[in-house]
Amino acid sequence: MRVGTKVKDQRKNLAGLTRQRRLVLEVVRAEESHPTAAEVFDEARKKLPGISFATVYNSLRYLKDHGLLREITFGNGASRYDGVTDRHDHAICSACGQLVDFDLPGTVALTRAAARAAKFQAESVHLTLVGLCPECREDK
Amino acid sequence: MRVGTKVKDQRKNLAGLTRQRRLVLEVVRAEESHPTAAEVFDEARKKLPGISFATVYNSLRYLKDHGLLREITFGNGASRYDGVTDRHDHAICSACGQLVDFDLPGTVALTRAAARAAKFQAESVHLTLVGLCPECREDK
DNA sequence: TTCACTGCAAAACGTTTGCAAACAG
DNA sequence: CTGTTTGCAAACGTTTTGCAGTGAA
Repeated sequence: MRVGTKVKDQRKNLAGLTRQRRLVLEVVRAEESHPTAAEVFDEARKKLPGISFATVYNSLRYLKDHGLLREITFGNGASRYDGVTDRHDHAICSACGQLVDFDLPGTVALTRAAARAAKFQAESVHLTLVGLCPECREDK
Repeated sequence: MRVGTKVKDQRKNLAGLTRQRRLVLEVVRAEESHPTAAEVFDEARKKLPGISFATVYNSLRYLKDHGLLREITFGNGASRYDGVTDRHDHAICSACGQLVDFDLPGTVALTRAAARAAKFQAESVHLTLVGLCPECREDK
């Protein structure tokens, strides 16, 4: 992670954690699955009925920009949000759509190899596995 | 098709590959960059002015479903299409948005490692590198 | 004739934005 | 007071769908 002088001081920005933003963050962290914005909205409404869709989206963007959560995009469906911000990878079940986190060792070497192959200066690598989750595998 | 009494010198439709679908496929294959659906539409219109947006989308879906091209989704922007259907990876420039293909050796082992870590039965792995392309790297 | 495909428009979907009111510093 | 954030609705960009008409077999 690069921290330069042009980057705003994060502590100062953390002071901008309003009630709505804190709630959105709590909801994402509490959900075991990776909720979509709509699911976050539904859940947040239970605790703060007045919250609007726009505020949920704005909060998600704010939290993402400040590194407090991650946005996961796969396919053209709705983005999902992940309260775990450490580097990790995702697996998506092609049968039920379930999305799980997993950790793959050796990603530093992988990133370097990918950067060399692409002739890019690497910033990050995103690895997604598509397959059958354990439950759907049994159903077959 | 509404306009024009057209001559019937069309080649036979090979296995559902209609004129429009063939054109869409040609356009995707001819573009060096990975075009979005809108770009495919613009290009296709030059050769077949009557073609509609819906037909371009339907054709892209058909071609994708039949393995003749690949859809690349990253972030919430428009999907891009790739005429190369062999397994390969993608790199995206965080500065200019350019998308390039690259080949990473050892993806079979990588897939197996990822499947083991995720406890999934693997179908495919998608690896995307985000970084700076050679041109943008120099501009800095 | 039959049936899949096309073109058009409108709907659907996820997300962002304009704006006035409410709020925090 | 000044700047930020909220809630609402409306706009936006992308993709899909309903339907009537067309064309190929």
